[in-house]
Amino acid sequence: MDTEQQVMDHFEATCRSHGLKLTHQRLEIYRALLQSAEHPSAESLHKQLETRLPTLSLDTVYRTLATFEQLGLVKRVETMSSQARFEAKIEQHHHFFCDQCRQLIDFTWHSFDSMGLPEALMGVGTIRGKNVVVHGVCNDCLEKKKKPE
Amino acid sequence: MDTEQQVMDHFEATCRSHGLKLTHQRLEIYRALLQSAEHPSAESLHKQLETRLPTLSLDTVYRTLATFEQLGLVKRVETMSSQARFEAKIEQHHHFFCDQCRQLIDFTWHSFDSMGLPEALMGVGTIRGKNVVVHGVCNDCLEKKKKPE
DNA sequence: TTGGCAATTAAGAATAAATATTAATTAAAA
DNA sequence: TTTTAATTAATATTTATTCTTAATTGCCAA
Ligand SMILES: [Mn+2]
Ligand SMILES: [Mn+2]
Ligand SMILES: [Zn+2]
Ligand SMILES: [Zn+2]
Repeated sequence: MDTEQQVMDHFEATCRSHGLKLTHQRLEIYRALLQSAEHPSAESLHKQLETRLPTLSLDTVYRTLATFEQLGLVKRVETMSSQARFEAKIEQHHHFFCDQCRQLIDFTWHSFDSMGLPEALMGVGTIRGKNVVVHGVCNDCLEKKKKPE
Repeated sequence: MDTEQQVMDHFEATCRSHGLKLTHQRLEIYRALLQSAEHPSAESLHKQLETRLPTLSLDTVYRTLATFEQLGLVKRVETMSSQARFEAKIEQHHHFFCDQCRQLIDFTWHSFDSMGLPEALMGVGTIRGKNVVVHGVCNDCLEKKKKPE
């Protein structure tokens, strides 16, 4: 359990160690995200911040979030691209998503399926389904990296 | 394990029972999705089908997939909206996603986290993370439905 | 403390996915 | 054959995201 100050120190240190300038925009965007529990979109962060930073551009929010993501300072809560993808396989199953080629590989996991949900979820609402998304780099992509061409 | 024929029969029965006409386009789109393991996008389905159905419009593919989704004939492989969302909470945790208000609620699930991955996944590639997405309708939305206004 | 300059940002244009609108055409089902 | 739902085509709109360019700014070194 880190204090607010420690988290900000770590933020600063991470930026510095990657040669990133500590701009007002970066600080405010990170702080806003830290204080939020609602997993905001770039748009909504921008909207929220524009009273404090009236000149902040939406592009900067997107760019900054992408930078932070690379540094591991923030996470993108998304399992895949923005393009919706479909399947006719309607039996319960899960997906491995290759971060590189965006390929989806099905897998089944019966011991997960039959597992009860954690108490943490009791009382959030009606549950309609649960799914696992495992992500990483698929074999095809690993091969390609080894011998390029 | 259903045979191809049984699956198509179920498709036909589902369409019929909802008063939907069994059009050439619907059949082809469903068949293409059935035979594909790559979780195609609407765009790529359209591209794939346009040799066989040169007049098929992209609009029809989108419309048809949406219809099929409502009937439970196909699934949209997506855990959330197409809008990316972010968080600064980088500790391992999972999400409850409200299908109605798109709210995300964090939860932790240590017994899942410490669980090994299923054998089905051995050999797919390098694994970088695993996450659960539980979806349903949150309490706020359930309340609103009870007493609208 | 003050330039100098690369990094960063702002502003707006561009792109891409998805959806909507309309009217004309096609084809499934009774 | 007739009715009616569905599809098409053409066009427009919306929304998310990225690109381009020029101006600005953080930071380092003099
Ligand atoms: Mn699948
Ligand atoms: Mn979260
Ligand atoms: Zn891959
Ligand atoms: Zn809700």
